[in-house]
Amino acid sequence: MNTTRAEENYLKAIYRLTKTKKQVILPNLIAEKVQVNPASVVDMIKKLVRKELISYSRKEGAKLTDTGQRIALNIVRSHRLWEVFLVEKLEYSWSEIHVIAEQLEHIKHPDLVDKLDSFLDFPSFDPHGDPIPDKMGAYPISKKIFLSTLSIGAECKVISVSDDNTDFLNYLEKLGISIGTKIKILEKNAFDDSLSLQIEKKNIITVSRKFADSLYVI
Amino acid sequence: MNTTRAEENYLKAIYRLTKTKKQVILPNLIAEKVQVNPASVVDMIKKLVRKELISYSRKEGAKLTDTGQRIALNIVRSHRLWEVFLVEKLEYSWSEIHVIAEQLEHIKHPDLVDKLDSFLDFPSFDPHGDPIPDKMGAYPISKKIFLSTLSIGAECKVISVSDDNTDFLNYLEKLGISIGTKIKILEKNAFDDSLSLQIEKKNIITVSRKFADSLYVI
DNA sequence: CCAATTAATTAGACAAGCCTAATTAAATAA
DNA sequence: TTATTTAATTAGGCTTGTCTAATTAATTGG
Ligand SMILES: [Mn+2]
Ligand SMILES: [Mn+2]
Ligand SMILES: [Mn+2]
Ligand SMILES: [Mn+2]
Repeated sequence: MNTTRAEENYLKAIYRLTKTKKQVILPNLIAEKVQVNPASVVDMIKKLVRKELISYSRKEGAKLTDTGQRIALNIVRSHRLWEVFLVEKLEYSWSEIHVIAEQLEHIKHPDLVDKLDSFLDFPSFDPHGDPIPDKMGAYPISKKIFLSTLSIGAECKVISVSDDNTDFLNYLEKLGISIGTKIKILEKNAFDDSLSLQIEKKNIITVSRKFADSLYVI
Repeated sequence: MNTTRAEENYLKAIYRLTKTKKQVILPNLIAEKVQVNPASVVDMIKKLVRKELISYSRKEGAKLTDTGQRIALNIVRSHRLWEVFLVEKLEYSWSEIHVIAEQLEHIKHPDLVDKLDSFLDFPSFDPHGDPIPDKMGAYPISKKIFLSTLSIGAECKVISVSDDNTDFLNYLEKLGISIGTKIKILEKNAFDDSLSLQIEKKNIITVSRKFADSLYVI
């Protein structure tokens, strides 16, 4: 199946939304993810239905077909492998890689992604802690949970982070938090659900509930 | 200056034509290089003139402005560095890399190309033997000549090869010729200008004048 | 159950890049 | 120097992916 860059971005968006949100995938939701007008999404939905990459109805929303799923999975795999490359080989920082991978994920050539995978020695997780599906589309397992689910006194390690919000990534970088950082829960404030955390047994910070709901730890 | 993929391909084409051909760069020539209809070239020429990336007149043909030249040079640099990456790190073969680099050369991010350059340890030539301009646009020097200019008995080493003709690259691969291969001129046939060559002191082959005019040696 | 709001869809437009089929200009050869 | 050929240009059209401004459904609060 021949897919354009735009089609691939929509397929990936639908795939990710299906994984994260537990709702029906409707135009508004996709529009927000792809950063595009809902009317444009309706156009693209028609095109993807025509190419049998998704099914769509007002009731069921957009759903990937097997082919669509396969393509989306390949893009995700490619994206995350390139992110590993950018951090480990080109020494990019955490927060810069997403936009570059957003372009690199669309480079097409037989074996390119597999060769990259092999060159990087088959990593299981990307620099944001997200799992990298293997050649067959199988995900490595990880038992990550939200920081917000831990109770006072618990210690944990940052394992994953939303890769598509630069503000969040920059904030983390400013706080000195990255994959592997050790965090201890000192206090939970009932008033606004904010948390006091100790970072790497050193500095103490206070973060919002929203923050704690965005950070995966183990 | 913000440039699209198509614009960059045209700028690169004009740049390469200016370097190789000693003629005025007119639509037909560009059309052939970019593999596009001459009418489309006329459209794009207008656009590039509007953006002040080239100048154009029927008499003078297309000429890169300073900005246009800078962009073209960066694309060439990016293309050749990615080719090195594909061969040295991903173990692609000689003849496969051009089409992939044709896509990779357009990936944009501050420092990406320089980081790649550094990761590859600042190579001077790409896998086809073509020089890689440095960050400032300066080319490394090489004193390559055409195989066809040598006389009988001469020995030489393959140093460079046209990277954009897959047929030629495949033919070379079949003959066991690549960068670094040693060649001795055994005979030159006045009748059709064909040459007898000995490859790596072993097998003897006969090649056409066109062939000998396409191979750079030292 | 109806009015108000929100979401999906349609209609119509536009930029980028390409094409084919005229048309015009230039070069060449008789 | 005129006729022929070749090359450049224009005219008009198409696809992809986007937009804004209607319009039509759905949902929901009163
Ligand atoms: Mn993308
Ligand atoms: Mn990521
Ligand atoms: Mn290209
Ligand atoms: Mn090359």
